[in-house]
Amino acid sequence: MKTAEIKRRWLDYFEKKGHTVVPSAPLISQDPALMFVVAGMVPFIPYMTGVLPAPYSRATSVQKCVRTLDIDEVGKTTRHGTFFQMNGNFSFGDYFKKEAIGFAWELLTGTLEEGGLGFDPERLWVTVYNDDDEAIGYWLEQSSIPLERIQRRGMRDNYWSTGQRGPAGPCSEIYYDRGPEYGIEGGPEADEDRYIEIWNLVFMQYERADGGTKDHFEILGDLPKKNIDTGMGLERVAFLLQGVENIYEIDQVKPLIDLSAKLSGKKYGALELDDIRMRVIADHIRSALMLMSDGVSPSNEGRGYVLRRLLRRSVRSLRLLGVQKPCFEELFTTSKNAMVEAYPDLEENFPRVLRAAIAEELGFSRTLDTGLIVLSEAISVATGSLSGEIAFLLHDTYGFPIDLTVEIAEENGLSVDREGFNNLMTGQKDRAKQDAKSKKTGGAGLQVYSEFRGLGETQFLGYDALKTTGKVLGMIREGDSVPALAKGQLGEVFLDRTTLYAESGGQAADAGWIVGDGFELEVLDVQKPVKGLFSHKVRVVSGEVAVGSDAQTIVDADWRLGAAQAHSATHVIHAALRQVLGPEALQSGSYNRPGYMRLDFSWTQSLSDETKSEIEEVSNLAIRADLAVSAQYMPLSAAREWGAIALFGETYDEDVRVVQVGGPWSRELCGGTHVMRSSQIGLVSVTSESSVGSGSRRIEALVGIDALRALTAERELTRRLAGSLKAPATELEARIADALDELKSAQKRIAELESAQAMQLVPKLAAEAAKVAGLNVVATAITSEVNADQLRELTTAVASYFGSDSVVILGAIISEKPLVMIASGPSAQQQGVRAGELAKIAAAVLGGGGGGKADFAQGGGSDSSKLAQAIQEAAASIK
RNA sequence: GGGGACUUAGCUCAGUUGGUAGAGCACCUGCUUUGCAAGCAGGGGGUCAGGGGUUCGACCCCCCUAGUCUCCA
Repeated sequence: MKTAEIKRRWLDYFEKKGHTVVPSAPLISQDPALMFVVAGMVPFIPYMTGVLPAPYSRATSVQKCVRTLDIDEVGKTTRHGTFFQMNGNFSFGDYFKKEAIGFAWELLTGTLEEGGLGFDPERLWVTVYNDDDEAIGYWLEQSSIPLERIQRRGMRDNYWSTGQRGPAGPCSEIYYDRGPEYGIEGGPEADEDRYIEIWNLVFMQYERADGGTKDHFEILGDLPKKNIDTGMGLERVAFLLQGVENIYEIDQVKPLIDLSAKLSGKKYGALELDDIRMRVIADHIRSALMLMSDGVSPSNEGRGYVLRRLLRRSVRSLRLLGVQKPCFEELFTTSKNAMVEAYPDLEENFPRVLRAAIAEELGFSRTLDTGLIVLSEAISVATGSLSGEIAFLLHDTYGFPIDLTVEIAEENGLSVDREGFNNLMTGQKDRAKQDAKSKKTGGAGLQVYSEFRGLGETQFLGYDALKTTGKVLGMIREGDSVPALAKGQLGEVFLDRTTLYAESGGQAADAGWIVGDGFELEVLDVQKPVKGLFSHKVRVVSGEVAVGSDAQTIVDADWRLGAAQAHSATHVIHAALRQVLGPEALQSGSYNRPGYMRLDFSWTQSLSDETKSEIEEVSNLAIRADLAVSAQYMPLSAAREWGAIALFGETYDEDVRVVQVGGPWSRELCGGTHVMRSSQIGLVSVTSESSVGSGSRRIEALVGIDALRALTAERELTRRLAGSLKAPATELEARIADALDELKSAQKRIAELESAQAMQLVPKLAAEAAKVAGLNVVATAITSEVNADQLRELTTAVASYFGSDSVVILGAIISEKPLVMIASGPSAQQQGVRAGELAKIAAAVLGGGGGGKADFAQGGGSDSSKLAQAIQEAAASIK
């Protein structure tokens, strides 16, 4: 049975049982503590913990997941994948243990004609938590599983929790027996390779406390509402139903193994080590494809780094298989074709994904090339083995994988100190962990908001009005709920309705006031700590505000105009970027406040000055065209059909707000405040374009009056320059170039003249030579104006005047400091006269230091009055 | 978020205990020669990423900043 068919049967079955079918959320997790969706229930967590009310009482999904914790097991076992799909059915305070068990049994063992999965009931086993006799009772009552095939297991295996205070409960797992050829008898307790876990039913009914360990923690009491959370690994079920040996051989993955075999010329199934490599490639390429399609791009931190590691491990495995040529294009195309039936979106995103994948493959092959140079250098000097330090340096600094180092070292008859490498590696990990620990800030503060969340969503009226009157529903001061705030105090205020925009979608919070009978509050910030709940951070300017008061929210109109201009400008720049660069230039983050905006977008190269100007031009033409800006609500699916840009990593409600500038020219999902027509933006001026890591660029611009002021400042600068150069602004460039040319040739001419002048001294100085030990020794201080270069030239010139048997010691005072240059000819050096030593003697007298080589040296100090003495002493040492 | 490395002529890169910044290619001029990376001679081209410090003196040592690469979280 094809994987897509299993998915379809799953969703059909639970839909028939009254569940709402929820589409898979993107792999990028909403929870900042999680990088990716790592389990099928992650998108439902807010409903399970009660932070948000569940919009349905029963739901089912097939959720994409990425988990890289066991990345080293990939390819080696039957069931570890970095990407997997989790089938789940969920109950929020609706059905519980009995029905969950009944559903699971019916779907698993139902015949194909009935819409079931057709598992042989004789081969299924079940585990339950130690004392969960209730679950055992339901199993015996609703299934044909005999008591002998039900095993009791402890907290570690059969008790679920998040690891901190929150919901918890026992679970019951269903296993499939692959038969005696896969391991020993005795059920899951004995052998988890023979008995494969396919479905986990979690009965969430208790609240647990913080602390404790995985197999021991305190239970605080019952949850107000019991929930069901189950997860069935789609890949595991697929491999069992397709009669293959592991999750890498299912229809969605196997084509990649076949392609790896073809590319490397190796046969799958011939050699275990090669098989593992092919499975690694298959697994990693598929994960990378899914991640990139959901908007992750390779980088050196966070999610992007996990992705990069997957891509690089694929290249590494390919190289180890003996594949040298680039082949991501083929691999990704193959993977996409195998997955597109289940995920039609893949097709649309594929050009962008492929582009990024190929760029990464190219980049990594460059990295490997430089690593190879360092490695071959190290190999050429190594004897017997390569040190752990070298292996670590290659890995850490040059990104050269350790396996490749080992492989290549072995080819050259060298071993590698793996232990030393691992020690350095754990050292690095410890450092990073230490740092993470010291920086960690608890996210426990959210608890206090749930009290206000129960009062319903804050109504936002700020799109149409700047003022409205509402009621104060609650307040927080220093983390605790309070009945009132007094003059001078800081706190958070919750209202039933507001016109003040809360920071979101990149737009900064509004500035404004909240006033009522006898009080005035200044709004410092507005946030939405919990979806739909506006928290106004305020300072009480006068009076006292109490819960229950009527209050008017007032937005600073000037601020709001600036904010609207900046946010609309962001949309305009985004559309201009895509018009100029192409649709791959997709926004990955933004920030805007009155007068300023910045936008991060996916792009690999820096933008040329011409491109920047073009983007600016297109943006300002759009402003000049006085395009209509509109916002309207529509179902998410309709917005998608319209081609509205939804940002990765954002969740949207079923009804979304689409903001357009000039109709289809710019169409984005957005909750921000905007101007009415593009001309109200006034002006945008791009101030910078920079990198925020590889694959991502940032463009910044000033907006409205701030843009004008910046341009005015530049005009003033030009005007002042023109004034001081006494040239019209249009001729500044040529004038400066001319002046620089002139300056340069004049300086050169001066240098030539000075040096010629200095050279005239050569015969005079030569005449002063004294014979010491058969050598021509010139030792004197120059009184005429020279610089260090000229003194040096002069010294060598006098030395070459005499040839081999000369010693020349010349000194001068240059920028108020004494400097001595010494040249010693070849025969003088043979007699033991070394320029470097003479320089040290002279410099010691001058109160400084000196040195050089045997043929030429220099020295200096700070005491100019001793220059003559220094030269004398140096000369006197010649014998 | 925490480490490591790199940044030198238009390009690719040397520069070792701190003492006159170099090579190859490219460019310009001349000669020679007329095709396959032509040869010979000569020449131009550098704020050694930016800023600060140590030193008589810094491409080199120390600190800060920026960009690029890379590992770990």
